[in-house]
Amino acid sequence: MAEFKKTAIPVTREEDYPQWYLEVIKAGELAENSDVRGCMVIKPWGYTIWENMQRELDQMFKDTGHVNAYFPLFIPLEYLQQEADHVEGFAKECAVVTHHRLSVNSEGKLVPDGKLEEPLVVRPTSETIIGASYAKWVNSYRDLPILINQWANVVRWEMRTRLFLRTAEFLWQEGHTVHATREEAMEETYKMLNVYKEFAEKVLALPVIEGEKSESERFPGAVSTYSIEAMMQDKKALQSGTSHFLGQNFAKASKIKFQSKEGKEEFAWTTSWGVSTRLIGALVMAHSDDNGLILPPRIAPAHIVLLPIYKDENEKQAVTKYIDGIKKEISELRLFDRKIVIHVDDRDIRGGEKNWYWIKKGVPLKIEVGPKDVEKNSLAVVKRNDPELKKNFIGKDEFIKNLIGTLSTMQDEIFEKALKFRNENTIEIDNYDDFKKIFTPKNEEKPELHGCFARSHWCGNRKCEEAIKEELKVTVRNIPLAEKESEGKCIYCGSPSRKRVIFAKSY
RNA sequence: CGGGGUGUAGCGCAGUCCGGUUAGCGCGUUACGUUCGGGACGUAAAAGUCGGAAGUUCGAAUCUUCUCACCCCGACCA
Repeated sequence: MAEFKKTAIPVTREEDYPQWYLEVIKAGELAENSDVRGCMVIKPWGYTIWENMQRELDQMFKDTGHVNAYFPLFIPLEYLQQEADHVEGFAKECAVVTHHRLSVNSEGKLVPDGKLEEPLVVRPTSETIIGASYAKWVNSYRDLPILINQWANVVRWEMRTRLFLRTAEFLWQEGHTVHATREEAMEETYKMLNVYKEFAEKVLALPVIEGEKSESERFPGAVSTYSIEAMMQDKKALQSGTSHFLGQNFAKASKIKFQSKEGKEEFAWTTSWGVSTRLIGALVMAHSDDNGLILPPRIAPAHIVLLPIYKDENEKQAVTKYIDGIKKEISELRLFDRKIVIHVDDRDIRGGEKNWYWIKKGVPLKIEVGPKDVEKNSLAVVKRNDPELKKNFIGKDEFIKNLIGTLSTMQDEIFEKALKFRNENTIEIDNYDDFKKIFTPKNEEKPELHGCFARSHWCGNRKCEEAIKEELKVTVRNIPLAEKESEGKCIYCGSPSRKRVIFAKSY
């Protein structure tokens, strides 16, 4: 039996990481570019991953007392105007609707017609439009808190786009809450950051670092921004979720006021928090290998793919009957409250091709079922996260008995592997020369995979951060909440510092 | 918005510098046959306004001018 020499993905991570990322998405049929600049088509396999994320997160939101609602796609220009920093942060990258009709000109071409009195902005985020509603809904302290989430699409007219990581239109959820006190809003901000951490680590098998963003990376208009940061296999950081404490900034802008118990009129305290389809990009870059996607069982569109093998009608009948039995037995099983999803690939294409198709799609368990298996009451099982992709012949009953355990173990293995990678590439650095060295590729022309998460001291001065960014394209990813205070000197200027932060290159 | 590049079949490309029969190649697609427990092979077939417009010419994918779109590198970013 010939060993496979080449990888399923035409480019390896070592050779060209960005290209590898695109090829994995293509091979896994997650998404593709559309004819609309910067906008992607999310294909069924990718969208099912998103649906699975939605289902898990939605439950977590509801378990923490939130409800869903929906607000308009269009925002009146004046709303966006209300918060100065917010304007500054978003004004440059918005799609604007200026007309409300199309007419046919003398050359037979469609042209915009019917100019709007006031242009409408396609939401880049919904603080302002939701704030307008909240202002009406909140009158008394008895109306608080408001804990609402919306699942929506937003548009940010980005200059450079990449599938899932940065697209002009993307899908996300945005939570917007209103509270009577600073403390309560702060608590909400941390609570949701934690929800994201738990979701990322338990469901996506993606280890993340919770922390506060530096001033320069803060959400426009927020008092403080917190993020979860994950390490990709090129050792770059990907901001995977954010939770913002907005103080009273947006409440003042939108006039969200209430009468307190004491009868005083006060501005409310608000938060917002979101994760997007970017998480799919995180999933791809954190776990996949040179043979394509590797999906953690809890998020995979299917847990198992069954490949029937037969040569003639007799064998087909026997194999089909055997498979139907397996499906029936497994239909009772649940992995974290989710039914086990089995896909039977009965397409009339070559076996080898079919094998690789599902490897590239990242299905956790691939099972070949042929006449020999029917005879022996066995199965040929391949675990996707096994680097060797070794075929194991297992008794059918034993397989089914252990199935939930097997999938849970795979989920843990995928997390542990990512965690190990991150730990190995997280380095305490106290010397700027070392810092510079690790973030500088040996080959400038075609940079090899380099860098790390550098745990270094930072004085908190924006100027040091900017200088480092300028020189090395490295930024403060966040200031970890778990990081204990320690005496040290700023990696750049040498001023006293009380805390280590995470420096890294990022997406 | 500054610098560079590319538009030829569904996808990836050759041909363009130096104009010349019916515009090719690989992959994919379709049909048939042989194969089939690790990415098969053979035969045949379908598929192209050469990004668009104007011009030069007996003749333009090829030369000229204009134009559109996209990609890469910067600045900006979930």
